[in-house]
Amino acid sequence: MIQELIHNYSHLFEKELLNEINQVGTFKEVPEGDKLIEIGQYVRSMPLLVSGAVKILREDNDGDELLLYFLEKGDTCAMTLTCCLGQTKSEIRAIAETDAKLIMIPIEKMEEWSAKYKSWRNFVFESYHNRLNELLETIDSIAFLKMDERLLKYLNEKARISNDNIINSTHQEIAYELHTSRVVISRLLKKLENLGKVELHRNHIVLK
Amino acid sequence: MIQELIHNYSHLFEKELLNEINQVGTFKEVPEGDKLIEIGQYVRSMPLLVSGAVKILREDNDGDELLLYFLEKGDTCAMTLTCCLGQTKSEIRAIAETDAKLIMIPIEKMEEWSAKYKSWRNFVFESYHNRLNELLETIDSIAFLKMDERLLKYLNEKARISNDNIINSTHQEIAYELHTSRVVISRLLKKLENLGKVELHRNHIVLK
DNA sequence: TATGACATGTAACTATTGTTACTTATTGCC
DNA sequence: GGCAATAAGTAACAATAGTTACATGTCATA
Repeated sequence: MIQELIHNYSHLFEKELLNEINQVGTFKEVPEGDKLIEIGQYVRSMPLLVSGAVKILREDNDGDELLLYFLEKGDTCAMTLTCCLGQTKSEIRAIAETDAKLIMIPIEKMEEWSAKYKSWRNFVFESYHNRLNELLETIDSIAFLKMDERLLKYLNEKARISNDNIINSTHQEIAYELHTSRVVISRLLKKLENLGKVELHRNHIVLK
Repeated sequence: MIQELIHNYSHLFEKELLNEINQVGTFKEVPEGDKLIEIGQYVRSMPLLVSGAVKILREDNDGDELLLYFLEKGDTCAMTLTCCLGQTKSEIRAIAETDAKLIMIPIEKMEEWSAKYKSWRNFVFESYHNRLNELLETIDSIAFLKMDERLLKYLNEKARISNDNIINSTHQEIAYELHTSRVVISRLLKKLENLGKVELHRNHIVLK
């Protein structure tokens, strides 16, 4: 684990903290699609993302979903942070967007390290900051953009996350994440195709 | 200032920290409507809200607004926290919703107290937690509710905040905060009145 | 290759929200 | 009182998004 840790976090944490993480953290590999956190669940360890991407989802009363944002290498889940500290239930669902590697930190360490390491405090604060800003971005999209703009933004984000301009999603899957219907997505995608912005295929979309 | 401080924060902070706050904090009274923080502005002190309410707003590219949430007694602005720490610009606007009393803490103390006082760390973490949850609530409203439901929720929130079932807003003002048009609000309010849920008057609305 | 499951295309319609335009109060102020 | 500014009511229409229904295409596999 130590090499993954050093590669991704050595610029953030001092040596001593890296050693502690290496001692108490557990390494975890998860395949794409695996559920990391479920809504209503108590969280007992905090994930540091080493590689891959994780999507964070919110659910409405009918059980339908909405994508909030993606976590990437070097990120951690701010929701988890507070769940750990406050012993409250998760408000969100986390699913591996791609195959991912994580280091899981036991929650007992959170408080200890916050007192002991300035770099850890800064990391936690910065995580919160980033997550708040991501939620603001999400709010901007939902409140200020029309569905076709949201769709295009979503496709770009997916492409960026997977580092590939081919998006392996069905229209139905996209509709779920944007909290709309498959027909709406098909319609707007067709429009985007006519505008020359995408190329539509069965099970995948090419961003141009 | 010390009595306001003790009254609102003595259950959160230890005596020593309360003393420090009393020494370095400055007391501030702001009238309703006063702007506390502007978008793009650097923030040099952190507010602890002692009484009254503050509304937090987001702006779109056309300069139109959207209400994110309200801060109340005992709250602090999580956005400000990170702005202080990271020396980044504010992403939001803060305006006194009612007359309000604040204690302003110089940002230099943030880091110091985070190392020194567990209660301060917990306060900061909890603030982040609350703000994240409030943003999630906001997202739920925007993404999952129809405008009439959002309107009713907004009116209830306003009534709760001011502790008064009379809401002193014009349709135009409500429209701004919900990021829609005056005509839409007038239409929906009239519907709510026909359903017996509100009473409409010039410049104010009575929640029933 | 026949079949069923899944993915997509599309028409037709409804519902919701946004826009424009105009009217009718209400209020403060000269 | 007369006037201007502001607030609110409402009709008519446009734009966007959601829904239903059905047709067609693709693919794995029995």
